Amino acid sequence: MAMLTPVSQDSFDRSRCSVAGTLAVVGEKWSLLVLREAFLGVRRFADFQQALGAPKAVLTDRLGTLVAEGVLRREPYQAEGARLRHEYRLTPKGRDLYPTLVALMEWGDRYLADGPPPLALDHRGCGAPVRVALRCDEGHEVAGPRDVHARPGGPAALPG
Amino acid sequence: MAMLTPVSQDSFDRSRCSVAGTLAVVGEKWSLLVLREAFLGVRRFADFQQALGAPKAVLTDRLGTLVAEGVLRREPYQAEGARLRHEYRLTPKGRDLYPTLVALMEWGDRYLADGPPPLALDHRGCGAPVRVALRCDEGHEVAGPRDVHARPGGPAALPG
DNA sequence: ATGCTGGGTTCGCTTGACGAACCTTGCTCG
DNA sequence: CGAGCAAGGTTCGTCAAGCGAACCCAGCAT
Repeated sequence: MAMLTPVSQDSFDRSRCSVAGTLAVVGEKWSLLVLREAFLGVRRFADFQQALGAPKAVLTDRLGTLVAEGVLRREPYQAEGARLRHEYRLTPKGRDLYPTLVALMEWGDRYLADGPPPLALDHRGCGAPVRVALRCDEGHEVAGPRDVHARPGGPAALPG
Repeated sequence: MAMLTPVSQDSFDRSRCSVAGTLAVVGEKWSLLVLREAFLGVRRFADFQQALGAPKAVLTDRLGTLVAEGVLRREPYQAEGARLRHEYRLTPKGRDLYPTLVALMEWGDRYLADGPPPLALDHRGCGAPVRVALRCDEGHEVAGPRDVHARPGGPAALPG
C-alpha cells in the first residue's frame, strides 16, 4: 500500500537533506528566475531587472547571494567607450542547475498552459524537443516515484 | 560567444513563463519540502509538522494551497477506534513534480555535501542509483544548456 | 468530567518584499 | 569646462509573509 518504503520517515536525517540545502541556496523568491534568465543569456544587472521586474534591492541581494554561493560569478567587462562594468555569468556549479530549471518548466508547460508553451527547447543540431528523464545507472527508464526505493545513508550501502 | 541564442531575450513573453508559473504553485517556502515528505510517504498533518519543523499556520496554508492547486488531495481516512481524519496524498499532477525534486536533491548532493548524501535513490528491483538526465526526443543525450536551443513560441514552429 | 490527541486558528513579533527616491562613477555632448 | 545621462547600486517607509507560542475544538478513552 505504501507508495514508498516509509523506512526513511524516521531514520533519514532531514537537517542535512539536499533538497533543503539546495533550496537554501536558490529557493528564495527570484533566485530561480534570475537563473532562468542567466540560462537565456542575460548577464547584466539592468537586463535582469528589466526582464524580471524585480525590485533593484532584491535583485542586488539575490545576485550577491548567488555569487557568494558560487552559482554565478561577477566579472568585469569592457564595453568600448564605456566605463568598466560587471556582468554575472553562470559557473559550472550554476550550469548544473539546468536540469532543475528544465524540470520546473516542463511541469509548468504541462499543467499551467493556457496555450502553447511560451518557450521550447530543442536539441542543437538535431532539433528534437529536449526533456528531463529519470534513469538508473543500468540504463533503465524510471517512470516515477513508485519505481524508486529511497534509502537513507550513503550512495551504496557496501556490505561488510 | 553567446552561450545561448539571445533571440529569446526580447521576443519571449516572460509573463507566461512556465518556470515562473510553477514557482507560483510550489515556490513558496516549505512547499517543495512538503512535497519531498509526501514522496517519502508522509501523509498526515502532524507527521509533516514533525518532519519539517514548520510553523503550524504556515503548514496549514501550504497544504491548503497545494490541495487547491491539485498537487495534493485531502482524503478522509479511518483509523480504528479513532475519529475520522484526513490525509494529504499526491495527485498525478503532484507526482509529476518528482523529477524536479530529484534534480534539486542531486544538485545538493553534488555541491553541498559534507559527507555522503543523506538519501539515496535506487531503481526498484535493479538497485542501481537513479539520476535525472536531459534527453531529446531522438534519444540523444543532452549534456547541458550549450546543447540546447531555446526558441520562443510553440513546441514546433510548423511552417505555413 | 477530565484529559489526551490530531488538526488546526489566533496573536504579536520579526523578517523579507516592494517601489520610489537618491547616490556615484565615468562617459559624451555642447 | 559643466550638464546630462546611464549602469549599478543603496536607502527608506510601507506592507505582506514567516515565525513560535498559546489557544481552541471535536471526539474517544477513563
